[in-house]
Amino acid sequence: MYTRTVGRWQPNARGRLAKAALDLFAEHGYESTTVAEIAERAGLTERTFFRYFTDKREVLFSGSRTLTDAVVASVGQAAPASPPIEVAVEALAGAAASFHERRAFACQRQAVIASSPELRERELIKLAGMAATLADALRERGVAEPTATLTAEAAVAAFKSAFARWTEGGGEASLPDLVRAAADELRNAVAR
Amino acid sequence: MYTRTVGRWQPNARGRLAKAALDLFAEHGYESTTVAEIAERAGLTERTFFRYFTDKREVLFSGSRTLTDAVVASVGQAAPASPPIEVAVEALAGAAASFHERRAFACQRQAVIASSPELRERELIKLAGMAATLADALRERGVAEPTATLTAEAAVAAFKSAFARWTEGGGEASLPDLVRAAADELRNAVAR
DNA sequence: GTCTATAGTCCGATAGAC
DNA sequence: GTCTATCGGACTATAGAC
Repeated sequence: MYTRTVGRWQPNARGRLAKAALDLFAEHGYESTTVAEIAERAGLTERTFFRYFTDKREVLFSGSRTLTDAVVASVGQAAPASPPIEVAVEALAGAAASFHERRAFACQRQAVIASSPELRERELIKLAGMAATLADALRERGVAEPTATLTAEAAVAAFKSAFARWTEGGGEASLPDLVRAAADELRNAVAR
Repeated sequence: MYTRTVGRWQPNARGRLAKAALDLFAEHGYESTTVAEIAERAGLTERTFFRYFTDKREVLFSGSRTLTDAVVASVGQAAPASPPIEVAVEALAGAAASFHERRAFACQRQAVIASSPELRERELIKLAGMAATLADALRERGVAEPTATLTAEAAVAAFKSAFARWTEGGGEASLPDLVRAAADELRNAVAR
């Protein structure tokens, strides 16, 4: 199936696979959708799917790298005197701003993830990876262990809580504000 | 293959499978061990393995249910006036005491889990499940959302940090003490 | 692009305990 | 007879090897 475009193939194979996958997962469920079906809808073969994504789950998590990169960049730019927890929370809140224009997509994706334990596992390891990378960035700033790891985990926990409220609610509050509010609630929760 | 024991089969098929699996994973690695090999070492068949464990990863996580049950029981017995974070941390510290006599096993198991991303995913979802159950128990005590969830997440984060130190170190400090120390460090880390 | 191993499911058979 | 734990074989999809 060729087109009148520049190349021999339709452009953006990766994006087409990701969109086909999300739509099919939403329509028929994650488990009952095969990789062959995803590839077919994207006009590609099963083999090509596995060239872009290491496994079936990964097709929903391409963006997690971008988010983590934004967080690390933000930590690098923070004022040297800022306390680690503020640096971490502001980095996540800043990165969270990009979700604003993709709210419908984010909600659909989250509903799919919530429907499958396998996808929940993958989501958790992506968030754990983000926390580990954030902890690395804090150590770069001279924060010692175990403070760096605990600070990063706390900030990511606040992000998770905020994200859940943002997708469940009507979207009145912005995600960055919800992240900051969740961080305050976490602080109160652990305070003596 | 019959024995002179009471029944037709060797007893404790589940435990035999779990032990065979851990040993084989430690010897040859998780990925290059097949379910057929595990079953064979336990004197059973592949089919029987899947009667006890829903998938290959699950064979390492039978104990997580027991741990979660102990945590919930401890929350139920806590003094009504105790602040939620203390209830949660003490529940985890109390449950952590049972690890003392199984330190060698816990370390071997943890080394295997650390060696495989698939197993790391499963570990994370088990811990997330424990956090969710702990949050339920806190809500039973009248703790409102999002405090219940954030408190539970914070306590489990402290547990994770403490457990890492306990397995890495020589075991001088007890796990319950490390959990309490990690909780204090977390409190300091998020304080203004 | 083809081939293959493994995970995981389904249905049924079997052999003892009660 | 019923119940329970095991085994056997056929089957699909994922995922990696060639």
